[in-house]
Amino acid sequence: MARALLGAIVVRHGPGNAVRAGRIVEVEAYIGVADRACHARFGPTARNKVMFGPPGHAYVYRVYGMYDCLNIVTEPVGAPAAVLVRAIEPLVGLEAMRQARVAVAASRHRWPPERIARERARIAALPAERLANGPGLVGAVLGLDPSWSGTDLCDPGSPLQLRSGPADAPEPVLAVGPRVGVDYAGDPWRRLPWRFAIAGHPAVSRPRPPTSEATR
DNA sequence: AGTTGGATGGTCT
DNA sequence: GACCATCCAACTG
Repeated sequence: MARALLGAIVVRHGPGNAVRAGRIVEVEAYIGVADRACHARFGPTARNKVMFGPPGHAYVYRVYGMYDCLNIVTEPVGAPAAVLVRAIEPLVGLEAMRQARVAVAASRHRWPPERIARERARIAALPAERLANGPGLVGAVLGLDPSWSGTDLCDPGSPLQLRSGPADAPEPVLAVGPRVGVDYAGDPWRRLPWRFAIAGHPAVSRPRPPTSEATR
């Protein structure tokens, strides 16, 4: 499922008539209570319960007290698994995305007005491929927080939707590597090559995973 | 190019 | 009370 989700489109409707959309270019797979890197390893809790629910829903959690990360639940009820969206290529609503980045920075830090102004200028100068090239940044540009957990991504009326990419899109060459930031999980979990990206895409986060010859 | 430390608070033991 | 699916600035060389 992680491989299949590369190239899919995330669409955010609102607030108001605003629309933001991006193409998924990097993901990681987390599956089951046995996966020592997966939040489901504790069994169902208040935070992770939607992972145990039906597929096609969002699981959004906050890390380090600051960043909200978007996951897509992928397995049937009772089988906890999700794909972390690590990076998107912004396609629509870039100005709203920049604004959302500033709003997140201003709300998470205790910063004076001049520091916020400096951050606004820094974000305004970023190229599009640097707006959401990391999991915390994906949540920021889409204006998500943990209250979005449980959102049905397949409901056409939902403010957050997942859509197929263009049917005629070429099969991408993949870059594959171990998941980021899960050394605590121990072997073999921290080594498993469950991070997938579109090879060479400028919006892929650092460190860049090694390119694999295989396609999907 | 690569490394280090600070920000910041929910979550789980 | 320790840990954490992160990000960035500031440093080293």
